[in-house]
Amino acid sequence: MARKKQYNEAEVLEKAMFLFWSNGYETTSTRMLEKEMGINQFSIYASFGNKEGLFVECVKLYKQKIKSITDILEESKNPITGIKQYFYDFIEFSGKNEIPKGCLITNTINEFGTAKETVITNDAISFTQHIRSLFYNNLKLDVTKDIETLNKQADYLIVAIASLAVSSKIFPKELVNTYIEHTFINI
Amino acid sequence: MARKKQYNEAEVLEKAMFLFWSNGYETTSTRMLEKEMGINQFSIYASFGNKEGLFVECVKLYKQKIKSITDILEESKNPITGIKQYFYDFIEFSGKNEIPKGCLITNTINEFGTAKETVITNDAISFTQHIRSLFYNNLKLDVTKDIETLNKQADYLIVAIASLAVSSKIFPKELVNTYIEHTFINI
DNA sequence: CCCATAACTAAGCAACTGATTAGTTATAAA
DNA sequence: TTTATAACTAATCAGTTGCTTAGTTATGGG
Repeated sequence: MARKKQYNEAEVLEKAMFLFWSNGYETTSTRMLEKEMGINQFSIYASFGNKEGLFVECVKLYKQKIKSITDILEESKNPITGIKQYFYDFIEFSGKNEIPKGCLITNTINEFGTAKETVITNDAISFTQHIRSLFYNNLKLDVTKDIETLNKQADYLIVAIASLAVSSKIFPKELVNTYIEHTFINI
Repeated sequence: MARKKQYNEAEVLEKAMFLFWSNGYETTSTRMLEKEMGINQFSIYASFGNKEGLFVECVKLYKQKIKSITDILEESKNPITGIKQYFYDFIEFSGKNEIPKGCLITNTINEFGTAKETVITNDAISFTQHIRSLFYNNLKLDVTKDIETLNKQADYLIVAIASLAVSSKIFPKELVNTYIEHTFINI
C-alpha cells in the first residue's frame, strides 16, 4: 500500500542513545540527532513522537544494555564480591571504548534535578531503587547480618555507586579503582 | 563627568552566583540573569564582559564563600574528624536554607566534562586538587601513617567528597549522613 | 548653566532551539 | 498500470539564545 521505512528504528535509536549518553538531554539538539541518526527530523518525530519520547525510549534501551551486568549481580552467590564486581563492571560499561560518559540514568537525574518531576526522572529514580534492592539481596547472602546492618550497607552502597557513576567520568581510572577498593574495606 | 552606576557589582554578582549554582551554566540564560540581577543585559556585559566572564567571577566568589569551611579543616589539629566535619559542613553549605544545589565547582566540571578544556574547568580541577592537599595534610597529623597510606586515603576521600557533592542534591539527607558515617569507618 | 561622558533602556541581530508544514517519492494492493 | 497511502525531503514556524547597537538619561567638572 505504501512506502517502506528506509531506516531501522532499533539502529537509529541506539545511535540516539549514545548521543544523549555522551551529551545529556538538553545539550543534544534535534539537529545533532538528525545527523547522528542519519534520518530527517520528520522521521524522528514520526517514529518517537517528540524529543522527550525519543529520550524515554533511549533510557529503556540503556536499561536493557545494562541488564547483563545486573544479571551477574542478581545471580551471584557471593556476598559483597558480587557487588564489588558490579562496581567494576559498571565503570567499564560506562566508558567502553571511549571517553567515560557516566551513567545515563544518574546523569539524567542530575541534569533535571529531583524538584522537576517528569516521567524521565521518576523512571530513573525507580531504577536506582531497583539496584539498591539487588545490593540488599546480595548482602543478605551473609546470614549473620541483621536487617539494620543490611539497610545501612545497602544505603551506603547505592549512594557510593550513584555518586561514582557521575564522578567516574571526571577522575582518572586509577583514582576510581582506589575509591572502589576502599569502599569495600568495611562492608 | 559622567553618570554613576545604579547598581552594586558585588551585590548583583552574588545573585548571579546563586542562579548559576542552582541551574548550571548553560541553563542560566542572560534573560534569567537580567531578571535575577535586576539590571539590563548591557550592564552585565559592561561589568563582566560576557557570560563566561561573569561565570568566572561567580566561581571566584564561590571559593571565597567556601573558604570559611576549608579554613576549619586547615586549622584542625584533629586527624580524620577534621575531614569528617568538612564533609558535614560542606553538605550543610551546599543546601543552606533551600534545595540542595551541590557544589558549584563539581557541578561545573560535570556539566562541561574534562574533554572540553576551558578556563572554567581547569580552575575547577585545580580547586579539587587543593582540597585533596588539605585532606592529605590533615591525615598526616596521624604520624603513624606511611606516605602510601596517606595518598590512598586522600585519593579515596577526594573522590568521595567530589562524588557526594554532586549526588547530595538528589538523595535525602539521612541517606547522605549514612554515607558519610560509613565513609569514615575505615580511615 | 553647559556639556562631555559614562550609565542606562529597549530594540534588534544572527544563530539556534523543538516542532510542523507543504510538497514529492516510493510502495503494494486493486 | 493505476492509485491510495505512508515515508520521505526541505523549507519554515515561532520562540529562545548570547550579544550588540542606536538612542536616551543622569552626572559632575568647567
